[in-house]
Amino acid sequence: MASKRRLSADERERLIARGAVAFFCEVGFGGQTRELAKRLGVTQPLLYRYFPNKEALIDRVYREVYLNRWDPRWEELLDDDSRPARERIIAFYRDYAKAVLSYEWIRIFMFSGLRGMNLNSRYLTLVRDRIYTRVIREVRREYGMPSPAEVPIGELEFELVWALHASIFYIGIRKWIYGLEIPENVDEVVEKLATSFLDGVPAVMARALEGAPKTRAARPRRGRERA
Amino acid sequence: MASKRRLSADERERLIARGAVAFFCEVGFGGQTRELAKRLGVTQPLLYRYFPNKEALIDRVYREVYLNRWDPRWEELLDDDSRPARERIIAFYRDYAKAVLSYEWIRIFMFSGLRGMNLNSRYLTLVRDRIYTRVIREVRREYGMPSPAEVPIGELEFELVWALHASIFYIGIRKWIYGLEIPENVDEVVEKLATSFLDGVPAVMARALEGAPKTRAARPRRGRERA
DNA sequence: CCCGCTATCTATCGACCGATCACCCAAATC
DNA sequence: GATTTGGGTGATCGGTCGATAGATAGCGGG
Repeated sequence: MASKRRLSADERERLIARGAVAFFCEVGFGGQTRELAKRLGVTQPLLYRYFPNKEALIDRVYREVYLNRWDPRWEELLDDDSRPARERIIAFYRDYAKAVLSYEWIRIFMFSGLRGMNLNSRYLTLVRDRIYTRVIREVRREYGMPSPAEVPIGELEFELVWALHASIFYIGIRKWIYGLEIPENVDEVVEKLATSFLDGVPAVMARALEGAPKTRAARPRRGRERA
Repeated sequence: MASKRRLSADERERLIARGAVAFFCEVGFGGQTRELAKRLGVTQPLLYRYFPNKEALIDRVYREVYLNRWDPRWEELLDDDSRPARERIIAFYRDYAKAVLSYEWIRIFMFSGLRGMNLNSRYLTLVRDRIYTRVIREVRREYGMPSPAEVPIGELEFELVWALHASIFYIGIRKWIYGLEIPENVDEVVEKLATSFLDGVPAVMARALEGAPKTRAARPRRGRERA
């Protein structure tokens, strides 16, 4: 009644994969194949025609959700010297927030983390290397501080960018995991958060830079610089 | 070998409850009672002498973790007029971070959220009503803005405090869910985040207050005030 | 030292769940 | 319209898991 009975192999596989994403990100990877099949309007053994076992199906869900999430234009955007750094950073975070604050992404990300996958850490290492470094570079430049080439990025600076990242991502957690209400206009909030970051952070960064140009590999300690 | 064979009912129950917390916060609530029993060094049916079923065991875990997490002194601390507001807020967040950034809390909180419990929203509503309101009140006073009695707290103000909360809580998520490295000295980072909040936020808050004293129940819109 | 209480164990049930296999039938081909 | 191909189903197996019941054994009171 709902859909054609016989589909081409490709079509059916895509349908199953799409359904699996929706299903597992709702109930978690403990969800049963029979229940998934029911939602898809097919019988459970059919899943095993397209995927050798449940784990393969889950892998496919990961692939489906993790790939195609990264937008290579983000890096270009942050590198685009024709626009003011401030504007670029805000534009990036607005875009990033839009990509990341979705039911599927937030929940799959959490589920995979809790399951002990290292997908999260791999993804976030990418974010740190490709995004955070650029954001910090631009903030430094904007405020006349030394470039990362001159003074390597310190732990505290990464923490400050982490904090911005967190405050955006947590909006999604509040909504899609805790089930809380969030502001209607998320765009506006994200912009305000980025603005607040750009306004407030340089002071802290400057303080850190003047006293302690420490790299990630801890430098030898010789007494405490003033806080 | 490991422990006495026969324990008193109370003792055994506490042992099971403690073990259940450790177990379920590691593997999630899908964990098997047999595995839990094995870790406790007892047989699986023994669990059912102390808890009628698995769900009751899980409920107990929730109770064990959620209760005793709230420190009533937090409110007193934030209300204590004898200390400068700035100092109080920083002291509170350092304390709060210490209470909240634990393996058990972070993971149980996430698991319960993903499971669709409303424990999270109930807990966080408490946090908002008891903590956020006080923080905002103090920030307002510190910077000579009208009190919440005069001008009700706006959505944006809550969002800013949410952001600070998020950036602290996310440190725990990074460590205990994603398995990432975090700074050795979390205390220091939390202090810097709170400081950065106190330095950067008032400007945004003031801007919001001057233009729009909106309550949580949306006020009628009549054109846009300047951003 | 023996008895009774009960904490704990062994054995097992019934439902569930992932996976398999033999079979069916819709659609493409000639 | 007969044949072939392969998408789809029904039935079922073996293992897992929550839960139960009866047997066992450690501890306290007399």
